[in-house]
Amino acid sequence: MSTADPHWLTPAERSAWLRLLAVVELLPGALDGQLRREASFTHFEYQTLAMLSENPGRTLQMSALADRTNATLPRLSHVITRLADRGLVERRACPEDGRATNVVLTDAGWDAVVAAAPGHVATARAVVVDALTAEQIEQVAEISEAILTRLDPDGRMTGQLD
Amino acid sequence: MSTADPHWLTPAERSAWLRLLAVVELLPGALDGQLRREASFTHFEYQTLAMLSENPGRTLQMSALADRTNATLPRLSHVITRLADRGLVERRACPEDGRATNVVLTDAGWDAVVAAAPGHVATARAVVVDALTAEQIEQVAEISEAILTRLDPDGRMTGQLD
DNA sequence: CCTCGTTAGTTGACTCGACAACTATACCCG
DNA sequence: CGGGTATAGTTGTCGAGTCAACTAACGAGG
Repeated sequence: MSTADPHWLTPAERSAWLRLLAVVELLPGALDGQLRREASFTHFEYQTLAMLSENPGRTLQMSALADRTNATLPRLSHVITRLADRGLVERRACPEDGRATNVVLTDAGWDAVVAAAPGHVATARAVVVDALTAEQIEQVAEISEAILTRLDPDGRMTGQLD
Repeated sequence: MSTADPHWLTPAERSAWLRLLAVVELLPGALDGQLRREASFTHFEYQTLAMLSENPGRTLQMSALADRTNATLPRLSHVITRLADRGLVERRACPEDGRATNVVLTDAGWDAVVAAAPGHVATARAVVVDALTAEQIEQVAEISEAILTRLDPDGRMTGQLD
């Protein structure tokens, strides 16, 4: 046949694939739900604040923050606008580069992350970490790494993961 | 301390968790992008049509279809409306239960899935399946299964996965 | 056989993310 | 040092998902 034969998934591959899709479909909702109920922000907002809180000076340039949160710049820009409206972060001009914007976590923002963190960690444990063996945790890291290499060949996101 | 000590993630757990979050964040976009470019529908629309196409009679009740696509009923209802507007599916009253709605894949819908399938499978391979060893595929299935048990304790979604 | 609670599905308002177009600064090169 | 290109970010519009409110039909109990 002229158009290449599409090399369908084997039953084992298909089963793994469908389950992975289910996880990818359901996990964000679960994380969002818990944080929304208990801390009134989305998982993405939490992750943004958390990455800032872990960085020296509680400051990060937009593009660096985008990398650490796996986000596009437009998306992050919108989110930062909302967080700034709520007084949790501030935009500052970057002294070294006039094009860049630095984002700083405010004291209120720090307090909000600190308050939300225990509940979030508990959810991460309840849904994923404590459901797996130590061996499986290691497998998750390796498998995710392999997939990320394909999803993000330039390794923009994966560089900072300690 | 009175509020339970939050039992932070170990470095290994944290690393695995962050990588998994990155996958969960990036994978949907990659799948959506490919299907949108090559077949002009979203991954969720594709999955909806695919599940219908694999069922005898190319028909499924709304709630059964929602389970198979890991979706809420409102979400599915909106999507079915759009797909019906494009002539890819039809809504039919269910004879046995007046409350229920059956969704039927039209011939045009069938043609659309058949046309989109090879490209989609190729993407699934490029991004996930071919990036992993057979052993890792098996691990994905087991790990996902364990997580789904926590995400969806009633097993609504996971029952139908062959 | 009528009422109450439950299940199935739809609809509308609101929020969030994607994409594209745009602005502004920095860097390179002749 | 003037012009062109690449980089950093912002903004507007539009499509898609969530939640809550609603309608309609089934089914169990008195």
